[in-house]
Amino acid sequence: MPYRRTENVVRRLAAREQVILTAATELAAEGGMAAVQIAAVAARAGIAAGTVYRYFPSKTDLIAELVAAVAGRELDAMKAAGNAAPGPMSAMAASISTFASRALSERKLAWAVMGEPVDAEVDAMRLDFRQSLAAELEGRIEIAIAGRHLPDQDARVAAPALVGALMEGLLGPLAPTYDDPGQAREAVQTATLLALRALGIIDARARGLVAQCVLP
Amino acid sequence: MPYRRTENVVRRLAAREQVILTAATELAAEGGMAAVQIAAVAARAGIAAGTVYRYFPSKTDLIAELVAAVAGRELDAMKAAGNAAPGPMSAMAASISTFASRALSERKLAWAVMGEPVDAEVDAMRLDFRQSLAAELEGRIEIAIAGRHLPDQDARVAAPALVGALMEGLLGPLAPTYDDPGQAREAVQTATLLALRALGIIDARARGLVAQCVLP
DNA sequence: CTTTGCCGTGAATCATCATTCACTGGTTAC
DNA sequence: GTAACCAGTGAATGATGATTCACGGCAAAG
Repeated sequence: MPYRRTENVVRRLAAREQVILTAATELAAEGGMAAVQIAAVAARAGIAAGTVYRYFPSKTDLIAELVAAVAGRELDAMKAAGNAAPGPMSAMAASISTFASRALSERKLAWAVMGEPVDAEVDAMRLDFRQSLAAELEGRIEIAIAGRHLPDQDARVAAPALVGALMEGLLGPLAPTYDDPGQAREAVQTATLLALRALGIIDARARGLVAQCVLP
Repeated sequence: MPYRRTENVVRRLAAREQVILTAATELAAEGGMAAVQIAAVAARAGIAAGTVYRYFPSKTDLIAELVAAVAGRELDAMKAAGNAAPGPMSAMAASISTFASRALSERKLAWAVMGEPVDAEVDAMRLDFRQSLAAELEGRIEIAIAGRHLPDQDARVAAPALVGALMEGLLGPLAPTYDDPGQAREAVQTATLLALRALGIIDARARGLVAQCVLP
């Protein structure tokens, strides 16, 4: 009988894969995507550089999984927040503010996963994330338009535009830095308000929706 | 008497510098910043790679001048459009739609100069452009707020957010591609409208402002 | 206990580009 | 005409990082 992987070995391998992924994510959160270098990841994971390649065929694949993991988590949170809301307009507000708030709480990681400059290969993965994000918004925008809650408009432009606005307004290098949580919270509200108004919701109404959002 | 540059030589040198800059700009417009490689620039300019270094101390400097040239042109156009408008609100609309329209007409170059992933060194230059862009908007937003034309808000978040919205909504990879000029024109109006509403202008009013903008 | 297969290693290799430099050839000054 | 100067050249060099691979050793099978 040939060599077979013991239960134990399987577990150890899976655990190590997680360690690598965690190391990469931490590096991204601390120093952006540029800091995610194989040698650095290996060092932080406490293994040799070559070992990383036993688990991931290439750096691109490693980053793809990193992005997918973060993206999946964020999208789920965003959808959940939207679905828990009582109506389509609150859902919109909840979705947006949840995304904004969570992104700002891990600002560097969020920027690394969404916007920060990296090479083209890696960029393709991140595109998926922005794509999904935009798709999620687009769906809600279209529902709201159909329900006459929003003025008629091209959701295919509006959705990416909102993603861009949130990214640049909160995460990008042009955005102010927020030292205390209160400021950050306020920035999230400002950005959410701006996004809702962008869709055509009257300022006063938008403020009401934002006020109802429960932020962590 | 030591060697001195003849009028003729000076002209030739200046011309060659322009040729290099033009070659670099064309490459960026065709293939993004990644295509701006010294060897490629030299080849297109019809000179040797080493010669580029007679004119620019480093690739970063070359790109800095490239970005500065494009940015200067765009900012001027934007300011001029704003200043030519009759009031602060039309100025806002004119500024935004001018930027959007011009950017979309040279989409790849605009994206290369503003948003496309590149290395950190180069990114610093592009930051200046986004910064100036945001500053220009920020000024107009603050004037409008002071004049009670816009609801009170943090212009320091709003301005970068608008830049991001225009970038992602019109230029980025998520934005649709526009084959005929009519579609593009419509997208510019959609994006401008969205930006104006984001600032708190009522939909109907915003539509009026957009309609008054004369687009090329 | 021995054989066998696979994991882990990390130094060496590759690839990609920016940057340099010793040399060639045309221009300038006299 | 010719000596002094540069501009132009492009192959060689350097730097950065991803990727490979031959080898050492532990775990599994019998």
